[in-house]
Amino acid sequence: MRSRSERRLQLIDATIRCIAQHGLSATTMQLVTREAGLSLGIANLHFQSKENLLAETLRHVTREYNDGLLAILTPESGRSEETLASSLESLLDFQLSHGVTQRQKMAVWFAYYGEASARPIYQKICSSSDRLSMQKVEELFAAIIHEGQYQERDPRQLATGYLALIDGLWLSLLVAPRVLSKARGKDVARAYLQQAFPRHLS
Amino acid sequence: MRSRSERRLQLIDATIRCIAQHGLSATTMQLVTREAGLSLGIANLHFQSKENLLAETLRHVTREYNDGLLAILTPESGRSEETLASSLESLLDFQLSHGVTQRQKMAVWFAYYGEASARPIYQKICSSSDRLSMQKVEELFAAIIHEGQYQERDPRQLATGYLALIDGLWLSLLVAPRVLSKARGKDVARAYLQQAFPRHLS
DNA sequence: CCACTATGAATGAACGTTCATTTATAGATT
DNA sequence: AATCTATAAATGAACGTTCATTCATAGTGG
Repeated sequence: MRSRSERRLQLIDATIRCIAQHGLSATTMQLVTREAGLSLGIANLHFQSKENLLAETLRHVTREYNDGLLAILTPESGRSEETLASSLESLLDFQLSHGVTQRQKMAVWFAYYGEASARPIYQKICSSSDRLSMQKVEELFAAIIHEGQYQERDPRQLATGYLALIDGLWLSLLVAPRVLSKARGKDVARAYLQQAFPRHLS
Repeated sequence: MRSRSERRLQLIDATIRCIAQHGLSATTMQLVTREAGLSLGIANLHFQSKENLLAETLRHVTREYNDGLLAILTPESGRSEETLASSLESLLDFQLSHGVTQRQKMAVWFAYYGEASARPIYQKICSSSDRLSMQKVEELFAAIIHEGQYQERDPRQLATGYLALIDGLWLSLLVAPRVLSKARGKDVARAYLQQAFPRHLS
């Protein structure tokens, strides 16, 4: 017998694997609980309903990503050697890192996006995550524009474009990984940032 | 009584509206046939199975988009006043036009993308559509690079970035239309193209 | 009169959820 | 230490519902 939080994580992990392998619409309670190596009733015990399990799974994936982003984009007093240029590089590395761009995670992400327009709860979770990314990236870009004395650049517009570009690259990596490799995806994103901030990216 | 092709289109249109309103996973045969104002059994008569109806719906949306794209990006001998710059402008106009960016169409598009990683038939349709866009846009960019004597620009990389940017903007327009308006989305895409081909876009 | 189109009640499979029952754990009592 | 008790975790058969599909029947046009 395991604790509540352990079982919850175990079930969420199983849900992620099921969605990645079978899709959101073919993910059943049977499939999830079997994948977790547990009995059928256990998911309802810990999550009350399937709907809640799916929402919590989305929250989990979203939180994981946001935590990684915040670790990079939240200035800390302790890290003295940190520069804006290195933050930009870290952002790029993170968003196209192995952890973020593994098929499982991206498949889950877009499965929920696909249903978001019809399900308010998904829409809310997705859009509030997007808002956070937007805010943090815009702050970074604004600081870089100020430091680099870049003229006629709108941090919001650049951040909107950059984040849309990243989303689009993820989609390409998911649907046609043979056409676009991770390395080439990263080159494309890097090129965008170099055009925007040439003196902050080698 | 109507002809086969009329009924098929009627059912596909109803399917699009259902997916946009209820999501792919909540789209049932009852819902679709009722939306079309027809009886329950009619969809199986014309499409054999639900799976087939959904695949045909995706093909329909995809074909519609591709036809619009090809109309712009296929050079025709008759249109003498056509320039590369005007093609670029037309492309931008088209991809962020009302017809393409209406919620219904985008919702359908991303609903299928979300399930594509688990369903080979969706993946095939989506990726072959993507391949066509890629090829045509890359051709246009290559011609523009040649005409404008732009140095050190890779048409494939620029096309990859541009199409990813468009996808990402569509996703933003769908999930958070209040954060990003269509007009601002267009500005962002235009800025990307201006950076790439400054002498071809005012 | 025949072939095609259309209907919607009927069917059976699959689904989420429930709950009586069993199993495991920790603290209290002897 | 051993036993008992209380609480929570876990199970999976059973239930009611919903779904895609079928098909007997009816309608329609040539």
